[in-house]
Amino acid sequence: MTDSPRRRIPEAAVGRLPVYLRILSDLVGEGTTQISSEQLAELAGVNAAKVRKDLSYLGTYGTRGVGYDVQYLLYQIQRELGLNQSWPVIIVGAGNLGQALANYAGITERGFHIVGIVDKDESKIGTVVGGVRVRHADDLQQIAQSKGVSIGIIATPAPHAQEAAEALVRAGIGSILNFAPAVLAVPKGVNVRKVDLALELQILSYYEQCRSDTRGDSQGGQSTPVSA
Amino acid sequence: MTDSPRRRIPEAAVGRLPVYLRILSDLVGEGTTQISSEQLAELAGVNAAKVRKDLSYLGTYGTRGVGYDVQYLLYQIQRELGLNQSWPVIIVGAGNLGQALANYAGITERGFHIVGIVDKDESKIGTVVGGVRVRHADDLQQIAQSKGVSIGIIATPAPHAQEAAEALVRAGIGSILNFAPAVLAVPKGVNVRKVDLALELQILSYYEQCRSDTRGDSQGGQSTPVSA
DNA sequence: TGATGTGAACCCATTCACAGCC
DNA sequence: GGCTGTGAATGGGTTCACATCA
Repeated sequence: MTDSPRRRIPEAAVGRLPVYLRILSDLVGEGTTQISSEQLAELAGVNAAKVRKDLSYLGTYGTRGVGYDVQYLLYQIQRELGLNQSWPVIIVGAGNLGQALANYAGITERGFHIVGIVDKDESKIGTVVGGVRVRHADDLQQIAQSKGVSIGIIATPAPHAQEAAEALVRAGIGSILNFAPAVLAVPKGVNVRKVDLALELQILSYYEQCRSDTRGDSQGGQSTPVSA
Repeated sequence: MTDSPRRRIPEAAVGRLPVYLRILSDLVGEGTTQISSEQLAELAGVNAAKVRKDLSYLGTYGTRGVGYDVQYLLYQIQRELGLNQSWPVIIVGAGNLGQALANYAGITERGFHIVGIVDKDESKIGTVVGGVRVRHADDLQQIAQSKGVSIGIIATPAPHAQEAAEALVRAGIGSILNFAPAVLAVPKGVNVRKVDLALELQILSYYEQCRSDTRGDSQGGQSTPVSA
């Protein structure tokens, strides 16, 4: 969406690099040192040509006739994604979702750490989630600047999402992950990604509906939704 | 991937329909009765041609020279997405994420209801989250069949995701929303969508890195603060 | 020999531009 | 005149096929 003049890697490929990353990380743990595009594709659930094309955007790190060195490739992907650093992240909204994110080990395992959680609800302020004390939304800017935060997560209800986004932008944060089902208006240059959990269910249910329309179900069963 | 039952809507368009749906729903609440593709596009953060093309897949529900009737369009999108029905959903994994999902109002607001949560951890079984009592994973099939569930959510740690997927498939569930950062192997015909929260952060941090690259800030200082 | 890296072909999605209807 | 609906053009991403090189 934002136009980087030097955006080398296509967006679709960027979205797959972390998948390869995770697999390579597992492989290192198992002591595997070499891997072919064919094998990596199998593990990632994509095809080999795509793997090779994706990796070629990083540079020519493979060896023809042999494959890729697992550790070296791992390092190169990490470097490209900026994950040889640890990114401080701040969460806006300490409700169910905000708490779950703060407690989610997968986030810290992959190079991020939650340095702050803010909310406007007085009853939540002072509580500790994921090892971080919830502070008042007014402190957002102070926290962001003192910790050098450049990534913010919006985990508020939809009606407060825009407000949260504006506060994040004011605090100098340039990349926002938005979990609220709302369209955010932000200044140009700010990166926004939206994740809408219920939307994923809605899309899935569409395909489920297509599935049962086709009637080709073998023994699946009677799974028919009840009417509302 | 699968077949073409009939006039199938392109995947990209299906992903935007719920966005329009939500906006139209809000508009109904505000008493708005008519809307143009231009206005809807503005609210959805896309361009007008895309809105018209997307809506044209549903049928010709607009009026030239006028626009779309909000309520009628709302109904048509709901029907196409299968949301005039209520879908029973089962969650595998009662950890932080599973609990957050069960408690997440947005899910029930949009036509889904959680009819079961299962886990293997004895200490979690019997606890109540989101108004549903956590039951043992062994009961999955029984719950799924008695409630007519066709959509399952995997909210387990990555190492248990494949196992969870297999249990869901055995229980006759044909659509899976996977929150575990793992690639699932499932039989043909099973719909799987993956949502990886940490992956979203990794992608975002890549663009954040690009952002500061183009700006020349090596330091994590504040970047383009803009007035709200 | 065997697997990478990559132009070229292909396919899907987006955007354009305008015909058609209100 | 205004706005929808849609063929046509454009662009991005995926797949193919093979030249290339350890």
